[in-house]
Amino acid sequence: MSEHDVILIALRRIIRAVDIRSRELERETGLTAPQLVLLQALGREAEATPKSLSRAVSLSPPTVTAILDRLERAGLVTRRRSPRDGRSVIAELTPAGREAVSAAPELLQAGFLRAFRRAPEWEQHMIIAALQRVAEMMDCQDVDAAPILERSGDVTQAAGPDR
Amino acid sequence: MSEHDVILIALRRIIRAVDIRSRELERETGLTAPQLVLLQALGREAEATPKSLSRAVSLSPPTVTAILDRLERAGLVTRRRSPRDGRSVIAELTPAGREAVSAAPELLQAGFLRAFRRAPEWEQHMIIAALQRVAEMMDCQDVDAAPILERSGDVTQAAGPDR
DNA sequence: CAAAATTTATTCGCACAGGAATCATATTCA
DNA sequence: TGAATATGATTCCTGTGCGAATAAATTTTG
Repeated sequence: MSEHDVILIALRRIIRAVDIRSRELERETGLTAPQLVLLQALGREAEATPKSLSRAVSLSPPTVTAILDRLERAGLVTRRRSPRDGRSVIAELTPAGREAVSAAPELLQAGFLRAFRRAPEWEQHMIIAALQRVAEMMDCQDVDAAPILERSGDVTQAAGPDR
Repeated sequence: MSEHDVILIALRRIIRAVDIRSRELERETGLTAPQLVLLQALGREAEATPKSLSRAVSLSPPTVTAILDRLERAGLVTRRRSPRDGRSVIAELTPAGREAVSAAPELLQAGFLRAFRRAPEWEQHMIIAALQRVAEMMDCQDVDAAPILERSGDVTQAAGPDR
């Protein structure tokens, strides 16, 4: 079995685990992982538009629209047209949405977090560096797909200049 | 931003990149990554049933059924009832299916492979080790969710005894 | 042997996820 | 100014993914 197969299998396991955790979250809180991620992004960003959210959470605009639909239906988010630019839509948390954000549990599965915290520090750093490196290697080709969650201070020193 | 956020963001980028590569494959070959993975599993296993395939590729039975539907519609796979056990279904590659398997391109994106091969050997090892470690940490908790792609020899020695 | 429990595959409902197409609004430039 | 272009959001379509419910067959058990 080649290295590529090993990588592929590990990736499939990881993707599946993340998906399973998402369903677990849905049972616990009524919200899936993508919904919680978007909600958190909305909490950080004032005047968030589908476009900016799309960049912030690395999802396509149609996907963001679909998730916002559900969040709006659940009463956690409101949408209104921007007064400055009639094309844009501004999404905001409702009080219930803010409540949901602060009550949100960890998105990563408890088992992973436990194991991660138990690991020696060098291994934690190795894992983070490797994941960032893989992400970088994978979307280096579509140059415009790299934006990601820019916040005030760039805490992710190792990542280097995206975009 | 916490380490957890960094991990989560890297994972989302990776998941997105894998998904995008799957659509690229669809454009190139008419088959998505999960379809190709299933096709390859069918090539390895004689008398494959949805159940056995489900274990082999780490997908749920309903998902396998859905993918088999499309592969059958495309004329790459045939299904027939098992004569020994009327509950089971046996899926087999057609000649066209065998052809598709042997013509299948790399499932990982070219950009990633290029970057990976260019990386120094220590980094390649680090990446593989980290991905396997993360996969392991993530599905260690649901013990029964670990099956994974067992092939002749178990090359993923670190994973420990599944079920 | 017949009823109950189990196993296997499938259907159904839901939530992503993205590309293509569409519609409305802004911007550019001839 | 007015037409061409660009941008932003959404809709439509297809394809995963899974859990729950269902159907069909087999095995177990009373």
